[in-house]
Amino acid sequence: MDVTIKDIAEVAGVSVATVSRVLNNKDNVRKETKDKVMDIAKELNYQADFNARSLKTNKTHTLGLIIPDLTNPFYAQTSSIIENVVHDLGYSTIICNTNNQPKLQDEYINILRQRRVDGIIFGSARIDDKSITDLKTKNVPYITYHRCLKKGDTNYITTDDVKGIKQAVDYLVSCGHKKIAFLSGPRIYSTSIERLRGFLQARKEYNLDFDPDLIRDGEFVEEKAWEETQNLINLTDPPTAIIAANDIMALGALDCCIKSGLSVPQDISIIGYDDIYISSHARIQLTTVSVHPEKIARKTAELFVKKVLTKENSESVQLRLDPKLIIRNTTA
Amino acid sequence: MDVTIKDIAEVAGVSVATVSRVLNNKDNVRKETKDKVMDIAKELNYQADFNARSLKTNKTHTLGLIIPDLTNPFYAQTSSIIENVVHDLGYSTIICNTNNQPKLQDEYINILRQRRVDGIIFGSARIDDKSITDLKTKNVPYITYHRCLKKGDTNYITTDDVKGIKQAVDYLVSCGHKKIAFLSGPRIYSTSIERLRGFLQARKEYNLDFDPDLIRDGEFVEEKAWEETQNLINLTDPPTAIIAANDIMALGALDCCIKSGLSVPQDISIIGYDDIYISSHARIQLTTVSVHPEKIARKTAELFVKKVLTKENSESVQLRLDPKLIIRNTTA
DNA sequence: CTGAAAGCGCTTACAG
DNA sequence: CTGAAAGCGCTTACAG
Repeated sequence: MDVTIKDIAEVAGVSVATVSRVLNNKDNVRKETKDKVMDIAKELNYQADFNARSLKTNKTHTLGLIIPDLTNPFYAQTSSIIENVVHDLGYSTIICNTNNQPKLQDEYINILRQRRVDGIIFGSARIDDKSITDLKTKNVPYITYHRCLKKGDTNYITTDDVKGIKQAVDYLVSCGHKKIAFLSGPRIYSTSIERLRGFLQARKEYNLDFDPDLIRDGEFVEEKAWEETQNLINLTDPPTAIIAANDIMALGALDCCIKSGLSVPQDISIIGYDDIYISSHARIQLTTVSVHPEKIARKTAELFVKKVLTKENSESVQLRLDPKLIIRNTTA
Repeated sequence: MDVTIKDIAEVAGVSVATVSRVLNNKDNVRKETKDKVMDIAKELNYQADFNARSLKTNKTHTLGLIIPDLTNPFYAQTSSIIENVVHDLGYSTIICNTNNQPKLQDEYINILRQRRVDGIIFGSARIDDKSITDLKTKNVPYITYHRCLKKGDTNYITTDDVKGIKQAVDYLVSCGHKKIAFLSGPRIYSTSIERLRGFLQARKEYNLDFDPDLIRDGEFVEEKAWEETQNLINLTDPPTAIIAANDIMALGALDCCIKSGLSVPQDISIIGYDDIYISSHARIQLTTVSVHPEKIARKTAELFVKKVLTKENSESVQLRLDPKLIIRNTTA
């Protein structure tokens, strides 16, 4: 059906080897035959079969991108940037949406291996993710961004979350808050763990209220955060401020407070984390800690392709970027 | 490097043909040898090479998904659903983000053809999209969702946007509005054209203010909508309500009104279109016309794979779903 | 500068 | 029920 190099070779009266050479822009071919072949290829509207090529070259120029939830604006934004950047570098990306299910992640990893992708970018890494570390023995290059593995020699680009939460607490304390609640994420992600650690450290440092009821698991999910905020509000001695470990949860907390008749920030302060785009909207104006999604995505894509994927001397990349508190109008 | 069927054949003491048969679960093979081969495949941790397989079968079980902007929550949500649904049906999806650039779309179409995808799903179709209709002569199946081509025998799933805008105007008129502005999208998309047409029809029907200044091109972009809203507000005789042709622009309009000191809906009403998830947030509460993103995405994925991609008798699918006005708190 | 040949990892008639 | 062989569309030493 599709036209092949054999078709071109016939029309041009040369061998397929020669056609292949000009198509791959090798230098050892006469300009005259080169032009002829090129013209014919264009005329026949030839489209090389990348899969056939991969069979010989062992390179698919395809990357897997595994993320936990494309519906989360943070991952939508970073996925979008990663796709665009690696495209400019000559790679296609197969996107895989795990919906936060480890089983689905394993399934996707297998599929990506069967498709012989040149490497995998993970936004979905758990702290003890054996499926990912196993990749090392199987020789498939990978990098994790945002969420990362426990430690060691794997590639990652993430944010100094302890520092980020510290900034949030600093600010709330400077506003006079003493009873601060914390909405955490699942303890299986580095981001949740680090952010919680940052909170615990800061709480100790400032000698804030130690009430265990103030720390709640919002699971990084808007609805769950909503419920837990409800619980927080209903406490006999409720907090005056809530720090949510991501913006999605902060949005849930905000929604809950408003629907419960509270004014934000007059009655209660709310701080998020990530700085997704909607947080800056005039009707939201969420105070949050920015992890610079665009920068993190761009760096992940570029460094993975340019440093890790280079066959000869694959360098390791390990980066921990500085977060930045962005003060808007949900805090006082 | 990777283990192949040849490796398995050697260990099992059978031919590669037999190995291939059991791996593909053909029936004509003795249970005994079948079990042996399976055991060995598992033991060696065999992962079939999908690309090599495609070379023979002419099926890649890969789909291209071309969308205009993954950062737009509508496309993030629908892409996420499409990816998950086709995955369950045995397909991987290569995602392509055109950033609304026709040139990039053409580039992506070529790449997808070179990768021999089994079909392409377009969320980015322009009304006169020759690159897409050309696909018919090249025998690559496709479907467009949301935005669709001019008409004819191509596959699409979209919404009755004339009806949707009609509902919005009906409601505003019932609230007493007579001077209604309209923020349109680029006239190259069916969605923009239909929504504008719906507005013009309704305006005529109700004999509303015909001032041409009231219709402005927000380009489906939040920032552009922000500027045009500013222009609208500054009119000597400003509108009392704004209909935005998508939620993104409505969000921009809302942001602009608030920052300009107006109260919504007390001073001005705003209606969006699409019903992206953030529109329902307590701080947003955007009145909008829902196109049922989840339903449209699910149907697109299912019908494309089950109807269009079946080799024998590919059926055409053409669907125009009914929209629904969702009244929240940006209108009065 | 060019061609014949081998081979990448599979599948599938054909023959037995 | 199984194997030998051809072939999918390419690339790349090897030889000239």
